[in-house]
Amino acid sequence: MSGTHTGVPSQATPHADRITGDVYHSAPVTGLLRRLGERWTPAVLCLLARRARRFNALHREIDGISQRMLTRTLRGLEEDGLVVRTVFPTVPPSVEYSLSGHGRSLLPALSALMQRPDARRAETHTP
Amino acid sequence: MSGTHTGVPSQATPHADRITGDVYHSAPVTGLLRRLGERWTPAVLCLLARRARRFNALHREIDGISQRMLTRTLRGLEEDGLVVRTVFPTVPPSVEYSLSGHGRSLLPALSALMQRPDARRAETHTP
DNA sequence: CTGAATCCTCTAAGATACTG
DNA sequence: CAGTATCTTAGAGGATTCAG
Repeated sequence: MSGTHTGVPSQATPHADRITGDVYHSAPVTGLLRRLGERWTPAVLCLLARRARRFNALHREIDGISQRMLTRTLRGLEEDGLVVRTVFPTVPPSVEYSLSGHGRSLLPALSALMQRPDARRAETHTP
Repeated sequence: MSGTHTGVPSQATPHADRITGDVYHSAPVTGLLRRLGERWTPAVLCLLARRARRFNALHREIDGISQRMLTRTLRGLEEDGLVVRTVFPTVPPSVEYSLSGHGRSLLPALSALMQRPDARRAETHTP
């Protein structure tokens, strides 16, 4: 693996071997994963995956979350286009949150990552 | 889209609507997502998905990562059983990192989440 | 070559309290 | 009901140096 290096890092592959920090810094790939990695995001998405809910319903059903963090989580998901916020001009006001089409499209992958294979043990190295 | 299946498909957990903070605090579900949400984890996994690599190879190919963060990221992935660390007792020592079976099993879901639908626009919610 | 050890910064997250 | 406004804390992330 030595001499064939032409000195040009040009990627022939669509998903180049070389991953620049820039790509991972600004690309939505990192953004979305970071969002999903936030403390309360999985809980909110799991609940909204079943049915749309109002703010207080989420607050009641997610044990331990503060109003502040629920708001921030929902705002973040809304910014990413995963959740839709619908305001009903009633008195008192009620706001309903639901998954967007995009959010819903992420559910299969998301639930796949939520399986718990308990595969903590290191496997034997297979060369 | 496979599945006319609305609502949440999976979640092997039998219990339903109520999600306790305890579950999401200690369960591997949150742990894994948090791991994937870390800054450099996607980059490392993407590279290791192609082939096993040595420490310095990763350090060179992931632009902007520091040695400290590469070490921490790899240690974390190792703890979660997603990455296998193999030490070759050479001089100087060389260490090879590769995806474990568990780590490899996560790739489809992971790449699904890495698609960028550019669906930032809030869809017209029709109340 | 592959890390570990320090030190520092920035922000996600938590705890209250207040409001249209 | 559905938030916002502050304040504080814990830890992720970064820069640099040292070591087996």
